[in-house]
Amino acid sequence: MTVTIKDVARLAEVSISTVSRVINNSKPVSPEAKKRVLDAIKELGYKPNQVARSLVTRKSNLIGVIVTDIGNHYIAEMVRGIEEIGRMYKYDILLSSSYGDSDTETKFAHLLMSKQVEGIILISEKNDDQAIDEIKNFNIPHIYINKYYDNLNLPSVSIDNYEASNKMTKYLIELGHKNILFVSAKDDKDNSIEKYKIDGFSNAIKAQNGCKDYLYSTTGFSIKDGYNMGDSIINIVKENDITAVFCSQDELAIGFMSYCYDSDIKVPNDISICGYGDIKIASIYRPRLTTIKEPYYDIGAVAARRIIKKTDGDESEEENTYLPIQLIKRESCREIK
Amino acid sequence: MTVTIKDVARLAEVSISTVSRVINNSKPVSPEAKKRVLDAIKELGYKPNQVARSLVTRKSNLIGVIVTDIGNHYIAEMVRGIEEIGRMYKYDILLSSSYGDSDTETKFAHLLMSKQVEGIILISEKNDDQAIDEIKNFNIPHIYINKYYDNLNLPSVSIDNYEASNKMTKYLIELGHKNILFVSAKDDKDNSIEKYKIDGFSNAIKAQNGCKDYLYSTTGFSIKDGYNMGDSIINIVKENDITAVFCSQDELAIGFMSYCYDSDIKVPNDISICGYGDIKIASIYRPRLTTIKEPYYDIGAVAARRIIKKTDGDESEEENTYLPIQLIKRESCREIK
DNA sequence: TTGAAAGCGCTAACAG
DNA sequence: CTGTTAGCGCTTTCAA
Repeated sequence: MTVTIKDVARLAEVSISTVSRVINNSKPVSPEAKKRVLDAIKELGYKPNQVARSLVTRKSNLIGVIVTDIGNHYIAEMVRGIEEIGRMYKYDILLSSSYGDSDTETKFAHLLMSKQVEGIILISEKNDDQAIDEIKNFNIPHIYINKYYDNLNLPSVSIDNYEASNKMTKYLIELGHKNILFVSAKDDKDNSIEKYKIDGFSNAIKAQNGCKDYLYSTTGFSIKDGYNMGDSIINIVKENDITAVFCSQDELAIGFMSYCYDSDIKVPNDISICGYGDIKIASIYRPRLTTIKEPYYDIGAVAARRIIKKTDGDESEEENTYLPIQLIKRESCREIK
Repeated sequence: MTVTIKDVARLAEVSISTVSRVINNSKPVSPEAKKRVLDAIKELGYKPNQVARSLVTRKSNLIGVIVTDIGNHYIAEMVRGIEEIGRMYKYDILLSSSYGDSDTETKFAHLLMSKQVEGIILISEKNDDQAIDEIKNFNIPHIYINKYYDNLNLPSVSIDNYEASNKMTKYLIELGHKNILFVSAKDDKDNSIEKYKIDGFSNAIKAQNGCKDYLYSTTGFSIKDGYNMGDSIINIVKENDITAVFCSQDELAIGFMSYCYDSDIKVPNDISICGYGDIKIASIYRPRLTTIKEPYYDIGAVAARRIIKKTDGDESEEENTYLPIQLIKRESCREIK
C-alpha cells in the first residue's frame, strides 16, 4: 500500500542505502544516481516514514507540551511561540492538557516519554508540582513555565516581576495618584510570585513622598474572582480616598471593571484600574486596560529554543531566562491633577 | 540507557514474546510468568517504546490537527474538544498552525502523514482549500471544520446556520424590534455560510407583519473590522430608525460595541446589538453580548470521535454532522415597548 | 503456554 | 561513490 524506501530503490535501480543518502544528504551520491532516485521519489510520491526513522535515529523531532488549559489565552499564546519556533527547527508539538490536575500532569509526562519526545515543556499554574520531579528524572531537556509560582531550581522562562510592578506603580504616581491599592492574589505558599509584585509596588510608593500604599489580598485570580471582590474593594477605596487600583492579574482587573460597570462606577473617571499580563481581552474591553505586557509568545518561543538547543547538545546550565516586559498605557487609568 | 523489552525479558527470565504478551494482554500467559514479568517491569521502570510499537502495528495513536491559529479562542476550544476525546481513546494530538496559509496547510498535511497520523482534522477559515484535496488522497479519516465556508462534499461538523439566525431574529422581534439590521461579512464566494444566516434572518422578518429587514455587508470578520464599520452602520441606523443590529459574528459585534463605547452611544439603551458564536469575550465584555452559542468544544469532540470511529473500521458514510445551537440572552439587547 | 525468528521502514557502519 | 548488513524495539506468526 504505502510506498517505502525499497520501492524507490527498485525503481531507481539503486540500493536502499543510496536512497537514504539522497533523502538525508548524508553522503555523496553520484549525480546520475541522485537524479534517478529523485525521479523515483517523485513518481511514487514517496514520503519517508518518520516513525521508522525515529526508531533508528532516536530522534522523534517531537516536543511534548503539557498545559493547564489551551483555552486560556495566555497559554495558547505560549503554545504559539513554542510551535512556531519548533517548526523552524522541524519539531512537532505533542499537546496535552492537564486541566490543573497534578496526577494528570505526571501521567502525561510519562505518556510523552513513551512517545519518545525529545523535550518537555510544562506550563503549570500550580504550586505543588510532583510532575516536575518525574520530568527531571527523565533526563531529557525540560522547561518549566509558571505564571504564578516560582520554582527556582528548575530551568524556566519568566519575567522580572519586581521590576514590572515597580514600573507600573511609578507610572500611576506619575499620573498623580497618591493613594494606590494593590490587589494581590492571596497565597500562603512562599513560592508565590505575588511577593515580588508587592515589593515592587511598595518600594515605588515608599520612594515617593505623600504617597500611601494599600494592600488587599483576594482569593483566586479569575475574572469571576475579580468581580466578586468588587464590594470589598470599593469599600476600601471609599474609606481611604484611593484613586487607583492595581490588580496583580488582568483577569482580576477585568472582573473588577465589570463589577464597576454593573455598579455604575465609571472607569477611569471614578477610579483608575490597571492590570498585569496583557491578556487578549485587555485591549478589547472598554475602557481598554492599562497593564503590564507579559511576553507570552516570546516565553513560549524562548522555551522551545532552549529545549532544541539542549537537544543539539548545548551544555550551558542557564536556569532561568528573564524576558523584558512592557508598560502598556491605555484608557483605564487617568491623570489626576 | 533506556530499558527495553529485552531487559525485562532477561530479568523475568522469559522470552521477549512473553513480555510483549503481558504488556498487551494479547495472549494467555501463565500466572507465574506474568507475575515475574510484571515485577521486572516495575523494578526496571520499563515503558514500552511507542515508536517501535507504531512501526510494527501501523498504529501511531496520533491525530493530526491543522488549525489556523490556536490563539483564536474558538479554535482553542475546538482543540480542547478534540484533545479530550482523543485522550479518552488514547490518542495524542499533533498540532500545527497554518496562520491561514493554504500552502502551509498542505505542507503540514504531508508532514503529518509522514508522522503516520491516523487521522487529520483541518480547521480552516479559508474558502480555497487545496489542502483538502491532498488530504482526501491520503486515504485516512479526515474531518474538515470551517466556521465561515461550506465544503459540502467533505466530512464535516457544523451547525444549522439558517435555524440559528432565524431563532435569533425571532427573539429580537419578540423583544419588540421592528427595524433590524443584519450585518454579514461580505463574500462573493457562493460557498460562504453567510447566505444561510441571511436567509434565516430575512425569513423571520418576512413572517412578521410590520417588521423590516435591512442588510449590510462588511469586509472581514475581526473585532477591528467590527469597529471600522461603526460609522457606516450608525448612519444606516439613524436613517432607518433601526433599533437592533444583528452581527453575523461575535467579533463584529464586539468591535461595533467598542465603537459605540468610544462614540458615546449606549448599548443597549440607544441600540441593541447581538452577535453570533459566543466566543469567550462575549460574556465578559460589558454589556454582555446576546448571541448564538456555537458549540465549539462539541464540534471538536465530535470530530475527534468520528475520526477515531473510522480508525476502528467504522464504515458509515455520514458526511456532515449538525450540532445544536443555543440562544444566549444577555444585556446587549433590550426590550422595546 | 512458550520461544525463535521474521520483519515493520529506516539509518549507519563497513567493505569494497 | 555504492551495496550489504546489522540492528532500532517491538509485535506476531509459526512450531514446539
